[in-house]
Amino acid sequence: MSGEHRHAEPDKLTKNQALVFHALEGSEKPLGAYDLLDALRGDGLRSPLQIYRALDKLIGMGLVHRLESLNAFVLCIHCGEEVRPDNAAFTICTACGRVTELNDSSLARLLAQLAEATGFALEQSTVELRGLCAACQAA
Amino acid sequence: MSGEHRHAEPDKLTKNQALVFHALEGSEKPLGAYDLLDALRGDGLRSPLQIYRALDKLIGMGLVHRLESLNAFVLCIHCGEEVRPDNAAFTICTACGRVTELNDSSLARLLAQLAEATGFALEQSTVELRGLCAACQAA
DNA sequence: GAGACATAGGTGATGTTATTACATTCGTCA
DNA sequence: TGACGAATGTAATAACATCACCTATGTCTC
Ligand SMILES: [Zn+2]
Ligand SMILES: [Zn+2]
Ligand SMILES: [Zn+2]
Ligand SMILES: [Zn+2]
Repeated sequence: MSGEHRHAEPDKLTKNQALVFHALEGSEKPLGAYDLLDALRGDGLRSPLQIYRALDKLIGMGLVHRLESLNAFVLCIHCGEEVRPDNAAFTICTACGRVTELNDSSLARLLAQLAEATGFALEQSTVELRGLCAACQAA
Repeated sequence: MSGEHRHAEPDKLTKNQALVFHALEGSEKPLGAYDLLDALRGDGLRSPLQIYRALDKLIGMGLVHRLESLNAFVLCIHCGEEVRPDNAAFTICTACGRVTELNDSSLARLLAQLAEATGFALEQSTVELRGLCAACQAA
């Protein structure tokens, strides 16, 4: 799998990228592209493409993750750090909708090993776990 | 995580379920719902909902898997067996589009363990690996 | 067989997510 | 200044998924 993301400081984002970044930063839960669009209409954004372009860049920098099973986006929990791991997995609570990012190196190793065993050149992995978070089990 | 799928023989499918099942069976690559619809118009299917309903049932029986990162569907490689594991992971070749199902118990254990460590009650997991299959690396 | 129930099917309209195509603007550097 | 690449703006459209409503079919009971 490819290496970590380096040196993509959130300071030198473009206007649209910064708008999307801060909208995600302010959200407890993942946001869809059209949620972001609605949230940012007041800032002058009008078209889905403006959101998707910003998201693509932010994802490329490793600042944002896409959750495939939700068609939604979250900030990387390492986005303030110099070097960000690229082995993220996520738990997604089906009751409250909250998402938690995990970065487990033994999982990354196991996936790499599984891929290698079948001759597959792994570039990127998607791991999304659905269930109930601790809080929602108690409730 | 929940248990395996049992006793869902492909023989007692309804007409629409059987049509979708056999369309997937005949495909090397995953098919989208609208691909299936186009393939089955000649058999009298006209609306997306007919496809989605059949897919939902087939997925419930463990005969079909949904690939979240492709919005597409594949037959389970264990669909001829009595008991089907529910710990599937997939490799997806970004060059040729072919998908391979893996069922690795140590991966399932590790995911269960990761979830448990954070108090998360795991119900279902999505693992999709992107990269190049052996054939496409050679080419 | 009539009635009740659960599962499956048919159809049109609508909702949600993502991309294409094309023109314009901005930043950087020679 | 002019050239170039990156980013932006906008409209239209494509791709994926569900809602609402109604009909048909099978099964079980009386
Ligand atoms: Zn991250
Ligand atoms: Zn929860
Ligand atoms: Zn399977
Ligand atoms: Zn390939």
